[in-house]
Amino acid sequence: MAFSDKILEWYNKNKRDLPWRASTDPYKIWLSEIILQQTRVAQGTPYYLNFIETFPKVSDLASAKQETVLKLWQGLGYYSRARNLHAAAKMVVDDYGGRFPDTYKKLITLKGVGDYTASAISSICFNERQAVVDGNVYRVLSRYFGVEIPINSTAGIKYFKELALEVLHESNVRDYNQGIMEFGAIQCTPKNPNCGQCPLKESCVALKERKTDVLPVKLKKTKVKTRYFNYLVPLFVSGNGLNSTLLKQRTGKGIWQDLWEFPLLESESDIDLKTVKENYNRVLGIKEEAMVTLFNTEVVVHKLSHQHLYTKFWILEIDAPMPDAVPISELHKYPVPVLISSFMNAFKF
DNA sequence: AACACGGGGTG
DNA sequence: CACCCAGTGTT
Repeated sequence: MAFSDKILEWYNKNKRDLPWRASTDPYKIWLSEIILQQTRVAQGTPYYLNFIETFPKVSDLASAKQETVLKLWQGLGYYSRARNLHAAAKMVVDDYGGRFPDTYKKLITLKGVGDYTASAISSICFNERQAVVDGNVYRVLSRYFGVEIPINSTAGIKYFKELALEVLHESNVRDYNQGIMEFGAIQCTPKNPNCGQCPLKESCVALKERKTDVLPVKLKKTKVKTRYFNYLVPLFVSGNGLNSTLLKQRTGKGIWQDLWEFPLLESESDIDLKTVKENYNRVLGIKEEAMVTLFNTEVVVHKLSHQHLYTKFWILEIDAPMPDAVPISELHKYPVPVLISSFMNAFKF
């Protein structure tokens, strides 16, 4: 039996019952694919359910405020996905009359839809002959065929795309594509693959040559940068108990674009109370004096893929009203990074 | 061709 | 701690 038939047979027996598998509605498949980019099924599933419930149709998503979309996305990371998701929904409504594109060629014109996602949607929804190559597929193919070209090199990307197309199932592309990804996720796992009960064990090169632990080959990634964040958390206390604080939206490039955070004083190294006192008037844009205290006794280390953020939260009690302050009762409406959200919980905001 | 972009799970 | 996850867009 051919490789693709083995995969298909395995899939029919072992596939998980996932929410988006119940349909071939391109809106639902697209949404699930964007959410699952670089994201585990377990982490993405609750987000998928929330999005579908909040935006049953692509037009609902298109007409939403970006703030609403980002808030629903909060905690999932890679926030450009949320911005592109929103932009793509508008493209579907404005450029395609509200009907989702039905070919790879058209799908890949959508913001946030690259080669993988266009292949996934076109094959799963329309059974178009396109090969998906995600992290799972790289692993399965590199092991089964014993390919040692680095998967994240230009040559590797080209090679695996062509290989994936060569071994694609003859007729059932829809299930085969989901099958090879599911196979990688459940059977041919990164660590401790279940080779003992693998339907491909007779012909797997990596198993035969004891290379499952070195395949796929991946070029090492870049170094992690350390940054020092000092959040200045103003507390405008008024007599009637209607307390407020200040949030700013991150603009430009870099992490957490368009999300909100407390006024930030970033430094080259760890700073102390003295330095905070010298800078808070400038950072907050106020003239009043503040009583400053450090909230976290231990520096909070927030780890991103490329950055370690050493963070201190400074509480600034200010005995004056502030016009554009945010009432504490409305803090929960703003999309914020997990680092900020965690602090808000710890501080009992 | 390399890099930036989050957060969480796993061994 | 290192690696990985249903990748894409920018430089």
